[in-house]
Amino acid sequence: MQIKAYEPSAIEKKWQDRWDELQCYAATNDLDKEKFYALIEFPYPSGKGLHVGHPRPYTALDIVARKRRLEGYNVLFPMGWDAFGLPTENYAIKNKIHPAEVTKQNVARFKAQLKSLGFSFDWSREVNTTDPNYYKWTQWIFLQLFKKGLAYKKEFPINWCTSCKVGLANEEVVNGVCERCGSEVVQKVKNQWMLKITEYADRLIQDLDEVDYIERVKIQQKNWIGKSKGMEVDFTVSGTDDKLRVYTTRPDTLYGATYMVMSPEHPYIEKYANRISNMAALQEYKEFASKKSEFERTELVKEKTGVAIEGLMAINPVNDQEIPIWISDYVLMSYGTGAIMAVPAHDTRDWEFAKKFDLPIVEVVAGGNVDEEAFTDIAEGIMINSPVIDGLSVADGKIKIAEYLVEKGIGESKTNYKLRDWVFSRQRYWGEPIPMVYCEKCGWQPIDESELPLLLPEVESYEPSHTGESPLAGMMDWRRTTCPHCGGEALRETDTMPQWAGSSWYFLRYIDPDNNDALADPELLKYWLTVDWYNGGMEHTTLHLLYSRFWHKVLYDIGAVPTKEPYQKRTSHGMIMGANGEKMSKSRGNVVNPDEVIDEYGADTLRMYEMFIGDFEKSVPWSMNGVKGCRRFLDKVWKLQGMLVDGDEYSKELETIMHKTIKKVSNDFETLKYNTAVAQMMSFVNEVLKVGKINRAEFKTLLVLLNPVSPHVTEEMWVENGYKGYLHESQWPTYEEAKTVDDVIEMAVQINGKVRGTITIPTDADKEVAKAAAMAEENIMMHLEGKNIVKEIFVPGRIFNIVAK
RNA sequence: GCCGGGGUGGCGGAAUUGGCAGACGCACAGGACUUAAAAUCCUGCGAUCAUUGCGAUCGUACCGGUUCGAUUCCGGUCCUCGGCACCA
Repeated sequence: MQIKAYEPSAIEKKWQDRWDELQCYAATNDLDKEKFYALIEFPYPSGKGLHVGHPRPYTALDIVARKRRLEGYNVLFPMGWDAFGLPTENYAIKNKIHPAEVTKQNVARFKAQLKSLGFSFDWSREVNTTDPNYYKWTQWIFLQLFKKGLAYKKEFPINWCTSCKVGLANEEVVNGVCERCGSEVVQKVKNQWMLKITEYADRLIQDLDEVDYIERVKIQQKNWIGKSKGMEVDFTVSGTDDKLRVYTTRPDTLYGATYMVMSPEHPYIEKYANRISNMAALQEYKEFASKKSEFERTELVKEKTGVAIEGLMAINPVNDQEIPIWISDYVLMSYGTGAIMAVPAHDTRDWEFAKKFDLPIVEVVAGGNVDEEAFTDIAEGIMINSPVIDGLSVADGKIKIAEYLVEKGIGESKTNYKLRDWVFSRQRYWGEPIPMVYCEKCGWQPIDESELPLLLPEVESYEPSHTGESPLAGMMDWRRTTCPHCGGEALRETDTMPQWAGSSWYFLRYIDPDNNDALADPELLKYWLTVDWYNGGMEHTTLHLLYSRFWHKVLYDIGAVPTKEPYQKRTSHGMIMGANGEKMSKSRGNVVNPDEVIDEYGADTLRMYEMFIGDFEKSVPWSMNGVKGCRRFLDKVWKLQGMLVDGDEYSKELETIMHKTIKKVSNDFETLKYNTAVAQMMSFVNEVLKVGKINRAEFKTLLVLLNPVSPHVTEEMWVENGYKGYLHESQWPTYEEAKTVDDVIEMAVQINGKVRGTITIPTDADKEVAKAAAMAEENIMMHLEGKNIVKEIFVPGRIFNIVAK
């Protein structure tokens, strides 16, 4: 039979338009149907357009979404734009175009590119974080946070570029210098909005037990939150009734504390200024420490610095020994109490410090050599030189000393977290205005919810002012308002929200994107939540995931959403690298634009290659030759139309591999093994080519299995070959386990663990059958010659091993 | 330094309740078709030895162990990628 050539350009656009017309991928609010919510991270619409890394996760979840629809689910698979952000703002500054205009252009480009890839997004639910109807609700959530006491103002250092005279995001600080101009970046203190994410630290850890995230994501979240259990212990400041409180996770080593260290910013330095005889030296050190940038601090990790406080001593509460107090920047004011007891024998940092400044080292856990290095092994050591707990293991010592300290009133249990509150202010234009007003009389007041959205005003210049204020600060007309509380004169907040804000709740808005009265309709939230499957980059597993889980929990607490957690399942994809194995970037000249690939090979081929390229969770280098291979496969499938024969049931020759293929593809699509699913379909087609024909039932099943990966070409062949209706309206095929097993297998026969031949036997053959077949093999007999069979191991369907001497 | 992932042909990668290592694809080589090339089709393709045919030895980062049998399990070492990094 003659068939026309496979030309993607002739069919892909046609089907994309047809699907649009039919609205066949729009989720319905049919609340009786079983739902499935698939989510991918919405992109930041940069000016560069899509690169081939974007379609990888999109195709993966598009596959799942398409499969679920064929399985009868009501599927929500939406798309939108995380469009606030710095690159757009910088582009706007440079080219004097309104960032909203830049955003519009970029979105149009991204959307056209995504459409050309044939993703089954429900475009009717598209959201854009910069749309006032969207950020109205971002601002609303902020107001709820404020009302719950979770938003507060605090003096906080920001990164300040000394040359550009602007505040920088952490991402803009590269190796301690400004990413744009290369000048020095210093810390500058500003009054900022903070969100109390720390209040949710425990729940953010605990509720991880209820969700199905890949393990490394859970671990990273836990590490980021950094929960640690220990004790706070009071040391007395010599000659006063005052206590110097420290936090420690090793109360068992209390007898080994030979000095103390306070952070240079510790308030006691000011408090006891009159008793301290070397204030000048301390001040000098404090200045030295504050000048260090984050970068220098980490670079100088090896070399400890510090100054002893003269005139101030502390008393160890368990042995009444008087010990010196030092200041050093290795103790942070922002963690624990800002002061530590130093146990050089059993803490590496304290040990280094003690060695450098010649401070005493007292061993209290036997088992190491504390002259050589700190002994920090908590599993092995035995307590010594510690009257209350001598002879105990470290674990028991900890328990006993804790009881002792509590009883004596000198210590109490305490849990600390590495997690800090979320700095929520940005001194930038292109972000959501923070809906707060400052009144001299009433302090910070939230604006009335009826005034939302608080629109971002037009400004003449988007450049930050040189004082580090946002461009909004100069807009006095906009700033001047009345106090929502007393009605008097007041000024608006001029900082804007960070990019994380809009992306912390966007998955809720997809559920009901046009709602004017609420984030989303409660009924619909109840139906669609939680997100069944969320895939995104590893780079977002700490901040974005944590922030959005935090907001979701707050919304849950105020009854705005029905679930404790936003996402049931979280998976992550690996990056696509350049052909040279390096990260794709303009400067390296190894960027691949998906448009080119589509032009030359078609979207179906690109999608398939993105899946076949390798392990979905790992980074992989791009290869144009690999793309070619996938195109060859689609050509082969296309040619199968020429060997199509009638048949309503699977043929004898292909039945087993057909069932095997359905099983493997079905399972692999669910478990991130898209590469082996494609490989299995390739194997199937290879088998068909060997057989030389394929019947209509088999071809139909192949088209459905392949459809999620390459939707256009399969839909085309479906219709062209007269199958009923559209492929996207059909059903996912089923398989029978019994039919996935071959009747006859090749079994390896080993002698002493080495394969010496194979036998062809029925799959369910027993040992006797196998032995008879094995003994008929020449090579087997040869190897057994002159030997006695000691043992025969027969594993049905797997192996036959003869042990002979 | 700590936490986590990984190390398999020339390349991307398959294979896990321990059972024929290298599926599938790429690259490469030979052949067919062609005036020729591309495309397509067929054959080969871990290494070494043997080669007329059967075959033999080695081989999943390295060393050792358990087992009839180890890419898979256990102990140790090295390398690599990602995250965190003076968090007491």
